[in-house]
Amino acid sequence: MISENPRVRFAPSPTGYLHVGGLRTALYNYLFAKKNNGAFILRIEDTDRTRLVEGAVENLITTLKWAGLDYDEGPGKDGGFGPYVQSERLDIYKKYTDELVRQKKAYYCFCTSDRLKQLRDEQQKTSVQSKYDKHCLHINETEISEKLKNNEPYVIRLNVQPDEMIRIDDIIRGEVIFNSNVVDDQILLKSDGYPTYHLANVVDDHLMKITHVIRGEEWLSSTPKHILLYKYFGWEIPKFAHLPLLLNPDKSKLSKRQGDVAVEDYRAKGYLKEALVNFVALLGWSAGDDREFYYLDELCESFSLERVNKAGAVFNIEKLQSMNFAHLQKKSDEEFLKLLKEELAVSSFNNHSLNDEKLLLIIHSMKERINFVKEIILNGSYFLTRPQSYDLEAIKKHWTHESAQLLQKFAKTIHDIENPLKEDYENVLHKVAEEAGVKNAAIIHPLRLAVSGVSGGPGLFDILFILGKEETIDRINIAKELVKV
RNA sequence: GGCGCGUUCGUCUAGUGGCUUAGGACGCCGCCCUCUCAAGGCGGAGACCACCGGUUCGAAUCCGGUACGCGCUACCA
Repeated sequence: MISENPRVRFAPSPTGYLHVGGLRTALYNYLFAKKNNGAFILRIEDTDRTRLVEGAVENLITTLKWAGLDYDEGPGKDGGFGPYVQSERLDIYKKYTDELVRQKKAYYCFCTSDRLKQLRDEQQKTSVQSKYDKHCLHINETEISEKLKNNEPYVIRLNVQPDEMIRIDDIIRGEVIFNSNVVDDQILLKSDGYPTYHLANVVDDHLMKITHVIRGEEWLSSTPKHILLYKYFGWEIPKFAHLPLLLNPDKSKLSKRQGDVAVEDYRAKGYLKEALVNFVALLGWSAGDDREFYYLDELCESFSLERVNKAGAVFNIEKLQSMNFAHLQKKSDEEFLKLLKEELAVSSFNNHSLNDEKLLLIIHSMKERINFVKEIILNGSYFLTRPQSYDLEAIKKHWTHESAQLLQKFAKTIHDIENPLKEDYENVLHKVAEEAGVKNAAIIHPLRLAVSGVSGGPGLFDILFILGKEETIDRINIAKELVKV
């Protein structure tokens, strides 16, 4: 248990959509906050103006909200540490870089990108660590003022002191040590006046009183820069926890090229938020037992950073799918009905006339045969409309020269029963079979084909009852004409 | 190339020196159930714990090295 109330943040950059890796990072931050009575903060890191995507922030927020990860502080929800959007904090970054420059911990750099590129190329050739050569560190004050007066573009760089051991005490990885000689004089303030991630994240984390920085492993290598910044500013260093990466099947960092990475893609495909959250929580974390089924509030209870794995985890869709199935089966009738209605509304059956009672019967019959709610509509379209075609394989397998006659007989018998129940269909079928001297299956299979057009699905008598007597008879009559051996 | 991180069934993982002939889940295979498809039940295949060496009476577990993988190495985050 963390004694003080921790403050953590999820700090995405609004470049389009919420990445599933981002969802996992957000989730772990959220879980850690909830578990330890802390605050979960959303901060928008929009300091790269070239990668800005319109509407991305709104999208990020709605997606986070959809997943159930409500933030305690962030855009539109001030907790006294705002603004929570970095582009609205430019004066703050300027103020702190100025201070660093005054203390000689940072310096003006007027190098052109051409020179920088040349430098890098040369270093690459001599297979030496590529680093800025502090060329501008020694420009004197008057020269700087003059260049500034002439509006020469400049950046501010971190003045890294050599031969220093920088120690990171990572909650997940333990102690990680870097030599400051391998740390580049990182650009802190870009020539457009915007800060780089490295400066902005340190300044904001400090100002927003962030106690634990929980982020992806890709940041581990640049953490020494951040530690140096904290030291140069004289600030307290937060605790770090670098999460293992989410991987493609080929073990590279999860990317768009090898499948869907946007949370909204999975949402659109019909994955339940409960399933996605549960699945993603288990990619890199386990409570130490065999339990795998969790709801968000249960994750909040069990989560701890200490039990997060070190190695990356492949994003395995098959497991996600089974997770979706598991969560789907746990849904109550009301929830399921709501989900089905939403799917119907956006389907071609949006003008259906089925009442809740009927829909619930369909749900009960289809539930355990689907991984997604929309599959009720896809695989059970015969509940909503007459078969548009009859499966050829099924005809070959189940339709004989006497099928039409048997179905005819079934139709006639059921016709005389008023409001038949499921049992009535069953009894009638047994009776007809017995009288004709055939097995039940000799009627069941062709009948299924006649009313549904396919050979698989819920129990036949469930289907018939849901369809109702008139519709059943009509479909038999149609099939009799259309289906030929 | 440099620096850093990682390495248990195909995949996600349990395992923190003896309880382990390495446990669970997904996927795969088989059987049962059965009007079909599922679901469910039962069972099976699947990991020389990356490799080599050391510490120890004893190592997947501790230490060292090697290999491989990944990440970072931008006026991107």
